Amino acid sequence: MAQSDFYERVYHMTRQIPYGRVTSYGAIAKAIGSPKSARVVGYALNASAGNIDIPAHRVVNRNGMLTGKAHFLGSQAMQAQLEVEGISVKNNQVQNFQKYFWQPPVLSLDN
DNA sequence: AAATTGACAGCTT
DNA sequence: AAAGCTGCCAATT
Repeated sequence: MAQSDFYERVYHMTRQIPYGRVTSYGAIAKAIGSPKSARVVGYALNASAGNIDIPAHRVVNRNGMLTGKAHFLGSQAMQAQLEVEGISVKNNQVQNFQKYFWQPPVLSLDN
């Protein structure tokens, strides 16, 4: 059992991010039904640090900046991983962020 | 139980 | 336009 359903939703949504794409905390928060919980999304991902099953490196802030970079195991792990996936990172910022941005599907609570 | 913190985002000055 | 302040929600101390 995970910490809470909220965390589970964040992890689940993060796992859905396709290879070579990125998204934002706010987008995930909105997708799980709490658009104001962007901070909590980051908090959840922080707790998931070290979980290779969760591509947290594909999650950045709305500016496309690697704000969570410092929280990874390696100081350059996040940027390196993104570049491996074909995403250009310059000065802790994703280039062509809008182009690589992946809009997470809104969870159907009614379903 | 109350106060502080935090991988954000939006509004105000 | 750029910098600062406030709001939000769950977790931690």
